[in-house]
Amino acid sequence: MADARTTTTTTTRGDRTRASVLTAATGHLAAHGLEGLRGGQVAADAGVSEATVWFHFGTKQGLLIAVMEAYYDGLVADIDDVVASASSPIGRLEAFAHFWLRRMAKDLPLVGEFERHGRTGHDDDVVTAFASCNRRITRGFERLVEDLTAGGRLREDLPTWIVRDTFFGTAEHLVVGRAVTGRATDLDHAAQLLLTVLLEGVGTIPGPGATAATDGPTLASLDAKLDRLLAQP
Amino acid sequence: MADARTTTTTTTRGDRTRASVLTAATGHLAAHGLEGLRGGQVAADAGVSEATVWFHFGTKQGLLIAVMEAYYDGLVADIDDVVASASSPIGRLEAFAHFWLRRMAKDLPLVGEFERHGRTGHDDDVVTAFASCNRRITRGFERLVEDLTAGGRLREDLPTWIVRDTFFGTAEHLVVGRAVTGRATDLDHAAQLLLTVLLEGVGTIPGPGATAATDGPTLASLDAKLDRLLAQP
Amino acid sequence: MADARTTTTTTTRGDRTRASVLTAATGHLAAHGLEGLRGGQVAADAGVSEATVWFHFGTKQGLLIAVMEAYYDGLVADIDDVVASASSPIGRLEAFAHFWLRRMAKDLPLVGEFERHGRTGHDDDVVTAFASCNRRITRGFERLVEDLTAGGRLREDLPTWIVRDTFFGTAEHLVVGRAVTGRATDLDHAAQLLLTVLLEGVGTIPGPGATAATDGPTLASLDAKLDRLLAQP
Amino acid sequence: MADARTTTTTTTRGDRTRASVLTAATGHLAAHGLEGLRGGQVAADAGVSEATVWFHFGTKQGLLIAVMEAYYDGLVADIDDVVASASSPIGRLEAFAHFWLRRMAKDLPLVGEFERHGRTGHDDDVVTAFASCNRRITRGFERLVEDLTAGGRLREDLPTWIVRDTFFGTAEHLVVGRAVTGRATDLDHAAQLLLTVLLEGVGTIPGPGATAATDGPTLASLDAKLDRLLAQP
DNA sequence: GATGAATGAGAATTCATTCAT
DNA sequence: GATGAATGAATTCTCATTCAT
Repeated sequence: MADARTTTTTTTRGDRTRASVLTAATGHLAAHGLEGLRGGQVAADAGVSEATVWFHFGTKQGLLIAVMEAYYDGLVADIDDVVASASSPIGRLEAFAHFWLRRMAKDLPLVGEFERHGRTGHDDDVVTAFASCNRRITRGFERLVEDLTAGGRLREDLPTWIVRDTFFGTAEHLVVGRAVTGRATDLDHAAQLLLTVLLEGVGTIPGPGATAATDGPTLASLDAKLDRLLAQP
Repeated sequence: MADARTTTTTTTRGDRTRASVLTAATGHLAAHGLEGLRGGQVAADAGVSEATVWFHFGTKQGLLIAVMEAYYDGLVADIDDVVASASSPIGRLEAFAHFWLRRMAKDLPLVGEFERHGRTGHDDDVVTAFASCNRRITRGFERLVEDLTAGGRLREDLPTWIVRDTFFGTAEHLVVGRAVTGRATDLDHAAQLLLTVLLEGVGTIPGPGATAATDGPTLASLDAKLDRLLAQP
Repeated sequence: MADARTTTTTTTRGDRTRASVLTAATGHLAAHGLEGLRGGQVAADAGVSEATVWFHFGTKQGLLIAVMEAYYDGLVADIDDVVASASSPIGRLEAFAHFWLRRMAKDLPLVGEFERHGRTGHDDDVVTAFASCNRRITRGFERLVEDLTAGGRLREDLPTWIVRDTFFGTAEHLVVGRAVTGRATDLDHAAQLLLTVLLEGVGTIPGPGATAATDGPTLASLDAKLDRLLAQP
Repeated sequence: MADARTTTTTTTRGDRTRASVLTAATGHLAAHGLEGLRGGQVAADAGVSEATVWFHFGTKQGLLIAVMEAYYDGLVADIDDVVASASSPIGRLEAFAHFWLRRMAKDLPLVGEFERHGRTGHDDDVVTAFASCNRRITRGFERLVEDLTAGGRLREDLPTWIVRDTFFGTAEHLVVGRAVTGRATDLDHAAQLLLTVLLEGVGTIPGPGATAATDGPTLASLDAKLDRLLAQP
C-alpha cells in the first residue's frame, strides 16, 4: 500500500478512483461480509457513483478479488519487514507469531471473508485468486519452519503441514475465541503460549526429541557436554 | 434425531413436517450457507409449501436455530457414546480426537455456518443459541482435559483455553486444508499427529512437563551449569 | 378467450390475476414490442404488483409464451368458426382470406412480435412454443388447400408451401404497406385481389392448368357436363 | 462500398474509422438486432474506443441510419448491375427475382431490422431514412413491372401494388420459412416457383388475361347455364 | 396444520451518452 | 480525431414474509 519506490509513480485519475473504492469496499467487506456488501454504499463511501464501481471492477466478485489482492500485497510486505527485523530463526518465528496474532485480531473478519469465498468453490476466479494469495503466506511460514528444522530446533519426524496447521489453526481460534481480547498484552501473552504449546506440547511426557536419547543432541547430551566443559581446567 | 426415550412418543403431523423441513434445511445450509438457503428450495425438498416452512419456524434465523439445536443434540449424544466407550482419560482424548476429525470432515460446512452466524453478533437469538450449543461441546472437552490434568498427564502451567484452542483450531485447519482428505486413514493419521503435537510439541527441547517427569537434566539445571561456566575465569 | 363451455369453470383468484396480467401484457407487447415491455407497466395496468407478474410468469420470456398461447387459442377458435360458416372449399378459402387480412390489420404488431422472437432462436422455449402455435395455423390453411386440390381447383404441379408462402407473405405485405388501410372496404378489396393473383396470376399467359386442356377437369369439361345435364328430359 | 469513381478519393483517418465502425455495426445489427447492438461491442470489433463510435454517429439511431444508407447504396448498385445484364423485360424480372432471393437469404436479418425500425414510427429520422431507401428498391421493381405491362405481358386490371406486395411478400416468406434453405439450387427453384405463381396463379381457372385470349366458356356462361338448369321444373 | 397467492423492498448490473484531456 | 473515465437512469428478477382461506 505505502509504496516508497523512488520512481515517479504516475497516478491517473482511474488509479485514484480505484484506490478509494477499494478502501471503502475493504471496510464494508470486513463489517458486513460479501453478501452484506452493497455496491451503492461502497460507492457513496468512496465518493463516486455506483456505476463507477462496476465500471472499474465489473462484478462483486471482481471487487472482492481486487480487495483481496491489495490486502495480501500489504500483508506480505509487512510480514517481510517483520521477519527481516529478527536475526535468529527462532526470533523470526517469534516475531511472526506476535505480528500474526495482532494482525488477525484486527483483520480476522476481513481475512475470514477471503477464506470463506476463496475455499468454497462457488466462483472459480475467486478461488484461484485466493489460492495464489494464500500460498504467499504459507510459503513464507514454511520457510521459517525449514530454517528451524535446518538448525535442529524442530523434530524431523513430523510433516511440515501439521506444524503449519497447528500454528494457523490455533492462532485463528485464539483470536476468534473470547480468551484473547484485542489488547496488546493479551495478544502477546497468547502468542507466547501458542509458541510454547507448539514447540513443547502440553503433555508431561516429553516428545521423541527429548526421549530418543540415542543420536541427536538432547538435553542429556548437552548436559554431558557441559559437564565435560566444566571439568576442563 | 428420533429420541429413544421409552415413553410412547406421540408424533403429530406437525412433528413430521418440522422434521422433514429440518432435514432439508440442514442439507441446504451445508451446501449453500445461510445466505444461499432459499425457503422455496427447502420447502420443495421437504415436500411442503413455502408458507408451511415459515409457519413452523417463523424466520430464517428461527430455522437456523432449529437446525443448529437439532444438530448439536445429535452431536453431543454421539460424543457421549464415543467418550463412554473408552476407559482411560488418555483413551478418551484419543477417541474424541478421532471422532472429531471424522465428524468435522463430514460436517464442517454446516458447523462453519453455525460458527459464522453464531459468533458475529448480527442476530442476538442466534448468538445466544450458538453459545449454548458450543458450550456443551467445549465443556465436554474441558472435562477430558481436567481428567488428564488430575492424572498428572498435562502440564499445569498452561491455561485450559490454550489447550482447547490448539485442539479445535488445529483440527479445523487440518480438515479444511488439502493435507487431510476425507479418507478414514488420512483422518486417523491426522488425529494421531494432532495429539502428538498437542502433547509433545514440535520442538526438540522438551517442555517443563518433561523435566518434572524425570530426574534427568532440565533447562534449569543446564542454566545453572552455564552460569557456573561463565563464572569461570 | 371466450369460453362458452357449459361446464362450470372454476375460476380461482390466480386465474383471474393471470388473465388480467395477460390482457395488459398483450397490449404492451403490441404497442412496444418485447424489449419495450416493462414489467412495472404491465403490473400497473393489470392492477397488481410487479412481483405478482413475475410470480405467475417467471420471466419476460415466460410472459411472452403465455401471451402467445392465449392469443393463438383465440385465433384458432375464430378461424374454425369462420371456416365452418362457409360451405364450399372455395368459399372457405375466401372467408379465410377476408378474415385473415382483417385480423392481421388489427394484430400484426402483436403477431409480428411472436414471429420475431419465435423464429430467431435466442430463447429455445419461445421458439418451441411459437413453432407449435404457428403449426396450428398453417395446418388449417393447408387443409383448405388440400380440399381445393382434391376438388380440382388447384394445379397439382406446385408444392403446397409455395401456395402457403404466397398467401401469408402477400397478406403480410399488403397489411404492412400503405396500400391497405384498416378500413373494411380496403381490406376486403385487398383480399379479393390477393385471391385473384394467387389463383389466376398477373400474367397474360395462362398457366398450365388452363392450357393443358387435356385430361383433368377444366372449365370446358364442366361446361360439357352441364350441357349433357341440360339435355336430359 | 469503396466507390469506383475514377477521381482520387482522399481517405482521411475519420473515413477509415467510420468505415470500420460501420462494418462492425452491420454485423452486430444482423446478428442481434438494434436493441441487442452494444456500443461497446461494436467499438471493440472496430478496434476503436466506444467514445469514438458516438463521436462519429451520435446516437444508436444515427448509427442505424448510417448502416442502412450504406447497405442500400450497395444493394441498389448491385440491382442495377443485375438488371442491366438482362436484355428482355421478362429476363430482367427473372434476373431480379433470382438475385433478390439469394440476397435476402443472406441479409434478411439485417433488412428485417431496417424494416422493423423503419416502419414503426418510434424515431422520425429512421422512418424518413428508411422510406427513402425503400423507395429506391420499389421504384426499381415498379419500373420492371411497367416494362412488362407495356409489352402486354401483364394484366392491366390489377394495381401495381398488388404485384409488388405479392413479389416481395412471397419472397420474404419463402426465405424465412423452412422450405427454402440457403443453397443456391433451392433458391433458384424457389425463384422460379415464385415467378410461376405470380404470373400464372395456382388455380386451374385461367385469369381474364387468358380468357380474353379465347372464345371458350367463361364463368359467366357457366353461370347462365346453371340458372337455366335451376329454372327447370 | 397447511397452503395459494400476493407483495414490499431491494440490488446488481447494464448501457448509451457526456466530457475533459 | 480519439479516448479514458464517469454517470444517470433504468429494469429484471429475487425472496423472505404475510394473510386469507
